[in-house]
Amino acid sequence: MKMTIEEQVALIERGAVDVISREDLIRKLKKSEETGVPLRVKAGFDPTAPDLHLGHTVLIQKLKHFQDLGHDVLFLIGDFTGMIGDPTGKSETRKPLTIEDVARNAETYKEQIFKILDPEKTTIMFNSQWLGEMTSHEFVKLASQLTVARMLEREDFRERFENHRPISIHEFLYPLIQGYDSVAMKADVELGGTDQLFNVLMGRDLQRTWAQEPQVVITMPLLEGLDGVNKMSKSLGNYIGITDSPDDIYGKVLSVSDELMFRYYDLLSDLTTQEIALLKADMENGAIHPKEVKKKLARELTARFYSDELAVTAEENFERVFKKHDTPEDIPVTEIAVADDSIWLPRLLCEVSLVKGTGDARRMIKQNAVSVDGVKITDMEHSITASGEVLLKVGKRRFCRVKFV
RNA sequence: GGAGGGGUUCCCGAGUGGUCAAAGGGAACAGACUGUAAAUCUGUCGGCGACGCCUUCGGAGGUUCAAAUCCUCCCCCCUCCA
Repeated sequence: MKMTIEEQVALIERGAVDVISREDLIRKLKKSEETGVPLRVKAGFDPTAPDLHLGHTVLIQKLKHFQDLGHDVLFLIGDFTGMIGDPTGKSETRKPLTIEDVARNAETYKEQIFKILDPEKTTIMFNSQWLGEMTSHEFVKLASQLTVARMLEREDFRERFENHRPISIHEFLYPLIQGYDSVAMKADVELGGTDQLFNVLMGRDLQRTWAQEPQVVITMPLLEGLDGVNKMSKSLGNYIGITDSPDDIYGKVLSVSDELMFRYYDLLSDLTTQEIALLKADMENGAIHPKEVKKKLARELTARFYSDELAVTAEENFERVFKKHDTPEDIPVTEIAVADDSIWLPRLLCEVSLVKGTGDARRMIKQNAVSVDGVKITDMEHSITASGEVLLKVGKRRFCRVKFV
């Protein structure tokens, strides 16, 4: 199935916020088609966060589109910057990563991205390869390419500067380094989140300086996290990890707000924009219940990282637990040895990590959130006879089956 | 190098000698209501077998019966001047 250039551009532009510039993109696509040389499509990732979540997949799906069109993906792991230590804001200085850390994280990346990307058309690169060999002279030359005023055009720098918040010098170096990566990699296209616009544009400037044809820049929207407000991030804990269990992916998708659901449809679903618009219309005129629309999305996303079968199982589990207030199919069994023949309930909850501490446990009991074998416990002094098995439940979705040994 | 402002609990932010485990807001968690949605209401929100005890207000000392609050030194951030 051969796509016309127009069709290719349409696929690439789907969901993208900026494409700079379209003309460059068309020219590069044509040239690639004529010469048979695939485009080099770059995307950079932080070596410190190997747990990918749906937010990352917005970008990775776009990389996949390029692969589907026959191009090569250059998956850049920013180990050089990672080894210096991330400067971002006031989050206390991260400890620099060791070479071993980076190597391990890279492996984890591979396992995850190849759930989506084609390994045959993907090259993993590390920027320490070229940055580590740079001389001070070359580095100063690089730094001379940009003025402070220009740097302060960047939103977050300006914002911090105006609000008298600290900016370290080396933070200024980051856009330069990222831009230089494009030079070293001879990138034809670079993808990034909208927050990366300044940095990826830097690549175009620097490539011109190094007499290369500037890369096409494509930015993708940042996916909001489960709270619907902040961007999805691991540190905020509002994410759906692509290595989360099928039950978790399914359940988390179903917990997002209706409004956010369509955001997820737009950015994550493989449905066409028309199909999505139709779903939305049907929901608004009452032809279909919002929950059904959400279930459809949950199934699609669960299946993407696992399989159709596991998505169905996840749905069944979900219905069982939350609709019929039953317990899930496979609750982890924790074996525990107790010295006496009974154990104080808060202590037990603590032992199996259902709560943070006995204080937390007391709180949960007081708030009517704890049940043992399906019976609500309200007595803080309650003890459990230490024999056989008991089913503990805290809150709506924390379960544990305890076996006394 | 000089002058001034600031560092409080997960985050923002009050608090300037005892009534401070520290107002208020946000986040989070639990309960009610639901579609485990949103919104709303209620409660919890440093640790502890717990009407008491222990550890917190950048760090280290000191004054005091008593310190987040006062003093000394140090670290860090910001502003203006050079």
